[in-house]
Amino acid sequence: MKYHHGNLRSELIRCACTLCEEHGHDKISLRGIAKEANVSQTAPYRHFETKESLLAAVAAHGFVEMQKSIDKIIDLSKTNKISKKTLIDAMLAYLDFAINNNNIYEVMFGTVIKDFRNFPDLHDAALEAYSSLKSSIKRYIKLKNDQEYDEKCVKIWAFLHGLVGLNKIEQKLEDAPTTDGSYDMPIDALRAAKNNLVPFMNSSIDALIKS
Amino acid sequence: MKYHHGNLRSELIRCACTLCEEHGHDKISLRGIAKEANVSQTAPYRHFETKESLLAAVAAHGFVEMQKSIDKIIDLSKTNKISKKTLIDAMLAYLDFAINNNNIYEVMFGTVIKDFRNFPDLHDAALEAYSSLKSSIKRYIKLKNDQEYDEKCVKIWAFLHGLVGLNKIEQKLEDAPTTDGSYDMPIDALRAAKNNLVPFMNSSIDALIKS
DNA sequence: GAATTAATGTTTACAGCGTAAACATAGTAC
DNA sequence: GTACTATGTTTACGCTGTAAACATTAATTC
Repeated sequence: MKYHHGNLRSELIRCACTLCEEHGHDKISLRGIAKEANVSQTAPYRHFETKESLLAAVAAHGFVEMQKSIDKIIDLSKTNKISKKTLIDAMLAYLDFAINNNNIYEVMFGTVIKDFRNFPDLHDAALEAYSSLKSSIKRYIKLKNDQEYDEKCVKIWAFLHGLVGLNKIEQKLEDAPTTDGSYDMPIDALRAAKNNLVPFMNSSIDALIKS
Repeated sequence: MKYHHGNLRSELIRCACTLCEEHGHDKISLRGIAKEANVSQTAPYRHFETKESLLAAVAAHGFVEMQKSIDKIIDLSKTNKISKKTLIDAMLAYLDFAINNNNIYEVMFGTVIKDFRNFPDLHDAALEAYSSLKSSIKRYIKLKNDQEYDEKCVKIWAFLHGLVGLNKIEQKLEDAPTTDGSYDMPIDALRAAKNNLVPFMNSSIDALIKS
């Protein structure tokens, strides 16, 4: 094995992503990541100032990947109109990514990274994600001005982000019989929404855009 | 100072709440909490099996307090109809609590506590919070069946929870000039929503309930 | 091409963490 | 009063993030 790894930086990000998604950001250590990459426990410090900055790279990678999966639905290089189905599909792609990459989504949007300004790559990736959401709404419906688009964006983004959060909560309450023997109502409600996700999303997004 | 504290359990919860809200759950230690309560670093283990279970008590306390502040708006012991303004005020109370107790809200809804079933008090408090949201919607509008109420509940809860999440994101992007010198669009969008919160909420909640 | 320097790795060390185990003291039941 | 239980302290262990000193390889300068 050669002393110099060659591309340890990207290898560390890759290992961090894998371990993070598998165990959650709060259950992984720099030492564990280093071991996974077959380097000494302090080798990461030649590429990342702190654990936080490695996780920032994970988050940035997450934003890029999320963008990609949404871009498969809505070609961001174009500007033509999109159908309602396409818009909803894009929102579903957002949810899909968030749920299939739960622990990375947590790093992207959680409290791990306190200030994006310290990590320009991450900052830019996050901004791009927002602007693509906005442009997809622009291509779906004609509104008065930019502020109105921003308003709808915030509403829809909040809704999507909230659904992801509730999905996590569902896992915590999973199949828990309550003290009186009956089953959790919020669980049932959340499951009902998931089992009818497309109409659920259709009605919600439509309502929010027109609100 | 007497050897036996008398009510160390509740004192620990109190200290944990204070420290947690001040520094965030990931920046506080059991040892720090113990020191704040003027006991040895392992004293908490006579009352809490793990750090997680102390934080679960913090979360449960949070749910109860949140409920209280919403109950000030909607008297949960009653069942009469409530106005739209009252409903919106309750939603605003939710947001208020979440934002003024940001770090505790994080413990309530974040990934710290993995399974509520291990903490019956917390589990019950969370269920009660949901059922009070549901009953407040029931008192606002007449719908066909329970499932429909559940659907609206999930939509509104997701929206509220998402707004809280976006508020955290705003803090991370705070006043960050982008690489091209312009300012963040999502920041502006989020601030615009906050500066016009009542109409913003009015239109959104209404749209979701009727969706 | 050899010498110097910069980049990137390893080893060692330290303080703080969660928590287990052994021990000490105070309150309770008989 | 004596035994028992609840609740505290002390000590100890392995893991963590990370700083500092050292080693090796790659890049740059002459």
